[in-house]
Amino acid sequence: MSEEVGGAVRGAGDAADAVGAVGSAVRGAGDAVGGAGEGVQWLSGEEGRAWLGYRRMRALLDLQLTRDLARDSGLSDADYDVLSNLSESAEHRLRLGDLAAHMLWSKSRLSHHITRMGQRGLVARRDCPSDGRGAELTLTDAGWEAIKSAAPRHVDSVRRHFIDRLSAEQIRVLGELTETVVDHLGRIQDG
Amino acid sequence: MSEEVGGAVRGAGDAADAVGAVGSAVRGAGDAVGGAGEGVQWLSGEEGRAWLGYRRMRALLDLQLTRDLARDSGLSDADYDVLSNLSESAEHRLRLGDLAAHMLWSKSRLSHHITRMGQRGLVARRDCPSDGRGAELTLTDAGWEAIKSAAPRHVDSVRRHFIDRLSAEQIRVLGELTETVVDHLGRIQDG
DNA sequence: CGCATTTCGTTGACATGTCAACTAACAATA
DNA sequence: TATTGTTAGTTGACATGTCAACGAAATGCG
Repeated sequence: MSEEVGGAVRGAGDAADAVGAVGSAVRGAGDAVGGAGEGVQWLSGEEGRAWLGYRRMRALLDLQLTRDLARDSGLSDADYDVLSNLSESAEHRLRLGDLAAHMLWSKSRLSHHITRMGQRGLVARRDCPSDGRGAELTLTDAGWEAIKSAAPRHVDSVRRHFIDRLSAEQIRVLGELTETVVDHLGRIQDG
Repeated sequence: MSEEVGGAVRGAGDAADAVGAVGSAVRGAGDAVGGAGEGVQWLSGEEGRAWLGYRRMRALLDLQLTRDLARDSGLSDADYDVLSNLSESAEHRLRLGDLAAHMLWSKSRLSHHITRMGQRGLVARRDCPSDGRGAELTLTDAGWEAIKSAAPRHVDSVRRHFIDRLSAEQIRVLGELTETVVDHLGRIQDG
């Protein structure tokens, strides 16, 4: 018997195969693993299916949406998120720190990224009136046109490849489930 | 009324606010957007909740699991996936192209990455016996020890932050739902 | 006020991923 | 076999993200 971690290979041709092994080594062969693997609660069949499915969906969906967005609008995901958040903010302007926190980006990442977006004319930095250290990011006219044109196509893409594939019940459960996990992870950051 | 894309801001303090606006500009204010936005089917309340929730969970979960994995095992997600797939393959060896395709990575990315992992002694390249152009990747002893020790801790982390937060029903629906989307996206690649 | 501490954002060095050009070997065919 | 096209993988240039060090301004407190 060949050694393996998280083997638990199920019959060929079943759903697990279609899902593939991205993010594997989480479904265990019980006590097949010696040493450090003792007493580990590997994922069960349904759990493994959900976890691997999530991982694979995530990878495939990312590739597809990124491809669509670049082709349709010439924007990266990161570009889109920055423009989208700016477009939804009051007066199309945001403090850098607030934007970074909201997007879960480091300040450094945001700073580098908006430098590049600034060179393309999509956004502009401004000194912050209320805080001498700070800076605000604003949407340029070109940035506004870009997000206004990109958003409908992006929603189409999200619908075609994701939302419209799901039943109302699946969407309801997904919303409920993600909220639960987001709440949990949010508490970790704080506490 | 200030211009915005995908506004549809709902009452402050409700679930949408907790989720935040990562990946926004998908819930529309109907005909509030002029020009290119006409006739777009923006996401409904439940749809927006699911989509934004998915986006935010994805971001937070990624941060947490990456942090845990680095702290507990000194590996990146990419390292873990490579080692995991190798450990599950017959004789701990895989053709580079096969591995890249399975992980949905470019060959280039894999080539660069295993060069770095090779320098750390986790994997080794070999000439492929059956194809003179090809190469195989193999797990070194150190790589085997690394994944054997990392896997249980990683499963713990996945359980703590994700799987164990969900009900059996939520897990069932998630597995079903991701399989649907994966099937759809798989057909796109081929067709 | 004067001084230490914290916060805001930038910067440069480095790690990682992408893209296109490239070499070598296989495959198909005349 | 010689030619042509295809496939496997590598490489270097460049784009992007991370990390720690930094300067400047705000804040806290004697």
